[in-house]
Amino acid sequence: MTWTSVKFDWNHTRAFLVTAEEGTLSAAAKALGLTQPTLSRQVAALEAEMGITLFERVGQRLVLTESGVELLEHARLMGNAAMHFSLAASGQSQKIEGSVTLSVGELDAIFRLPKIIAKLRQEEPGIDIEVIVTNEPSDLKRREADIAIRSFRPTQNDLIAKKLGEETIWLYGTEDYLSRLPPISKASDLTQLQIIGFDRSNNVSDILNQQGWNLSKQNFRLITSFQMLQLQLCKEGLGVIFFPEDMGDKDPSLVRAFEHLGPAMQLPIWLVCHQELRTNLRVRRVFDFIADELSQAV
Amino acid sequence: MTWTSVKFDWNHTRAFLVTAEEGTLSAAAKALGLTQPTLSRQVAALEAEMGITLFERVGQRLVLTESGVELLEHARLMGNAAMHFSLAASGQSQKIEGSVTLSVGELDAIFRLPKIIAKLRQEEPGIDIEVIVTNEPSDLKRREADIAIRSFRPTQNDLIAKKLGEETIWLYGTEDYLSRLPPISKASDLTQLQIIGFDRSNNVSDILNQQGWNLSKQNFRLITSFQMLQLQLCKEGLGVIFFPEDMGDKDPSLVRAFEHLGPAMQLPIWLVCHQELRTNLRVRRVFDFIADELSQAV
DNA sequence: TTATAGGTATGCATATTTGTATGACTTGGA
DNA sequence: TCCAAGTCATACAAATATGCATACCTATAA
Repeated sequence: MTWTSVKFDWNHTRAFLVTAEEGTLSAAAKALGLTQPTLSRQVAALEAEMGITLFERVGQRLVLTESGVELLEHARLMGNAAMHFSLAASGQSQKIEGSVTLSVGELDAIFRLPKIIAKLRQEEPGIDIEVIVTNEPSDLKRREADIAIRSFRPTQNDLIAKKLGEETIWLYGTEDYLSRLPPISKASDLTQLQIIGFDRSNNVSDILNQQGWNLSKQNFRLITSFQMLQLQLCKEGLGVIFFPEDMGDKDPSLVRAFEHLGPAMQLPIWLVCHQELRTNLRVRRVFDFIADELSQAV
Repeated sequence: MTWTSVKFDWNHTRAFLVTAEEGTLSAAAKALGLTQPTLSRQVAALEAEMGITLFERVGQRLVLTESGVELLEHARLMGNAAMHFSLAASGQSQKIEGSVTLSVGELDAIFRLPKIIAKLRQEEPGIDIEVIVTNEPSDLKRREADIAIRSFRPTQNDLIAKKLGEETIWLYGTEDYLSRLPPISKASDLTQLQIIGFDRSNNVSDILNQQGWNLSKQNFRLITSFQMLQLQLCKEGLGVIFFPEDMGDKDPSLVRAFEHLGPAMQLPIWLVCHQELRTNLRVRRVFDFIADELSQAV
């Protein structure tokens, strides 16, 4: 078997692929954890070796040549195969050392995760933890993250999910703000109440209205998806927020609003992982650790 | 876009692929033009990075583990894409410097090619020539060679073929050997003649018998596909050989046998190339050069 | 059993690649 | 128009990879 046609530096092809997809050498370098001069030289080396101009240099941009476009298709196939190689390898890894990526929402990141991570780092110093803080679901199958904490059951099949429990959500506000409201004896008397909203959809108000609450758009005059800002606006006395019980009860500046009306809702807590949970020691270790700690925290 | 899963050394995967396919580190190293310690370290580095044992070391052998087998599939895909990348690039190359591989038969290699290559090296010092000497057809599509000289029209489509002319094949022998034969006045009187055969098939004798010759197995008591040995055996007076006119007439120790019976056959000379002839400067240059020189030589 | 050929692993020297620092240039916003 | 930020290319120093040499081991043939 002749291997002549694979005797080039495959890492140069990788450089070409990521540079073409990211659009600049600087971005590609960052993406690969290398430096811009290295990427520049790798692409140039590939051009020299193949005798082809892959990019035209147009001002600050690199523009693919026709030849570049043609070769990019093959480089993509190579990258795709490389990804599958890497994912398959990760799935079989016997190494405890290495990186695990968590995807969590804002509130988990700030109120629940610090203690958990501190303890994990103590017990497993060889494991690097990367945390992606997002209120959007991360694509575990594409390995944007290994493990996610979510408040909804996962919809992607091939994921492994464990329900850890449920968190209770109350409305919280400052004593000052609540004392300035007119008397409220039942859930339908909430016209003067300001709830600091998450988005413009009516999801939350619809759910609560089905429970006998009487909320309208007028109750949601302040809207931000950034939950820490919600919290600060609440502390400024501008309204109440939906907040998990274990977090709200620990904050001395907050009190439950309308406690006699009961909690606003219950949300499940799911810990989700891709299939590597079955085969990758490290991911299994982190998953189990978080499951234990989080079950106790809520 | 996250590139996490392509951030490993692709060249280590290449090392794994070629080692797995070749069976030993030494063979893989040779195939890639590297050294055995380098291959050993690259495979070991991949194993360490991925946390997977890819090969069991069994005596002198490397035996793929189960994990290794699984990953090999992905490595193959990567290698396949790499090959296509390389071939596509080669097809677009604007470089005159570089390597061109020729596939030629024994006699061409020894009698026709040296002068042609010497002249080509003079005119194009940047072009490296690799010559594969084989009497079997090389697979140009798989890039075992770029250009082939053949005495039969190519059957693979997608190849470009140019007929350069025809060579005339005579029987040649030494004067001494021929003088010891009984008188032969026509082609059917050849029972005492020994022809040093190429193989055990009856192809050549069938063709000649159709022309009125009368050859049987007894005429082919010495058989070797190694044409230079045929030539030496002939010079030892053990028989006659089929030999191209331009080569035989130049050798003072040989004379045409039974010249009055005419040549044994005419064989076409084709110069064949894969599709890169259209796009790759270097291959086009070598092809044209050889076409010119060879047309004049026969 | 011995000799030979062929294979892998490892230490050290050398060659190559990568990172740091910097300059030239472009782009977008004030 | 000017300034700040971002981009690419290049020189030099540092880090890493590779080749050479060697030791050790295995398999095979005599």
